[in-house]
Amino acid sequence: MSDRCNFSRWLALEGLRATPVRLAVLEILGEAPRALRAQEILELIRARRRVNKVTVYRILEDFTRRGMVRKLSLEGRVNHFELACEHHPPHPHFQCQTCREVQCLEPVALNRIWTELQGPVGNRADHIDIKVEGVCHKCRDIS
Amino acid sequence: MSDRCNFSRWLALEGLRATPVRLAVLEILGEAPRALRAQEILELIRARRRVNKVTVYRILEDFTRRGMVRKLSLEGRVNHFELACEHHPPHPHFQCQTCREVQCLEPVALNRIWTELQGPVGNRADHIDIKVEGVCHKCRDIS
DNA sequence: TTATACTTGCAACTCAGTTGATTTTCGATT
DNA sequence: AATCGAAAATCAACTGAGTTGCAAGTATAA
Repeated sequence: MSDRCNFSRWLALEGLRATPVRLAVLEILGEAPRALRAQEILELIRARRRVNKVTVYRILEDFTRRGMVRKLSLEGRVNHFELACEHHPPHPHFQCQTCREVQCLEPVALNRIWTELQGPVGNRADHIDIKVEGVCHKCRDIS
Repeated sequence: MSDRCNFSRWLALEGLRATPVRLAVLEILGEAPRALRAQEILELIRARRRVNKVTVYRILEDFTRRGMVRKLSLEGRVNHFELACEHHPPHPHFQCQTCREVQCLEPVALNRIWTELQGPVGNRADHIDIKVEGVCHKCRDIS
């Protein structure tokens, strides 16, 4: 999605060592055309090198806490992850009910509805997740 | 949230028997001021009667499939549920990052951004979930 | 009453994610 | 180059929400 990022530099800026697993996570997320499940990330790293799942989970958790990665709670028990670099701003997601795949949609302007979405006075809204559910064009073609 | 529903009649319309557990699930969701986790629903039913968790999970799953209840994937591995009766139309939710509690927000008009949210031509969007994350007024008062 | 389908319960399971303790690796210092 | 300490990765065992298969109970119709 964005090869324009210098991942080693990004890690250095965060005060993190550019270890092979951290770089692999960032590269895989950077190349992915859609949000990936932790399981998928793990398998893609394993195609290159031996790695323990705990390591990947801990890295993803750390990146999420630092805001380098966004964790999406799209369905049930599986989290999806995507890069949160400057080239990949927040945007809505589409999830197909049939194949469960996740597409990234274009960012939308929420200015108009933003104040409505704050809720009761005193709430502080930090960010908004929009998820669209339906059936994707691929699955519609088949049936 | 809506005591105006006649739950027995609703179940009859769905061709379901008005069993004590089914009624309890509907009543609890009907009285809740916010979306509840399956665990919470289970505990609230157990305050009245002995019940197995599998029964509650199956009922929630069945109600969700029938569109009587909405299942919300707000975070990680826990699902939240809310009544999907005529008095409780779809609406955005606010989740506090501190206390993790879920508030229901007022429905918003999405007409203007609806077409943008469909995604690639051929996708069929069925419904939209909007989740706002931040810190609620209660938690802000404390800190 | 009996046959039937529907509903609930129980025990065991699944599986994504987590925990804690141990080992390895890396970069700095001697 | 050897050593030391912190950061990073590993391993095994665990957690817990949700699921499965099957047995037992209960309502409805014939």
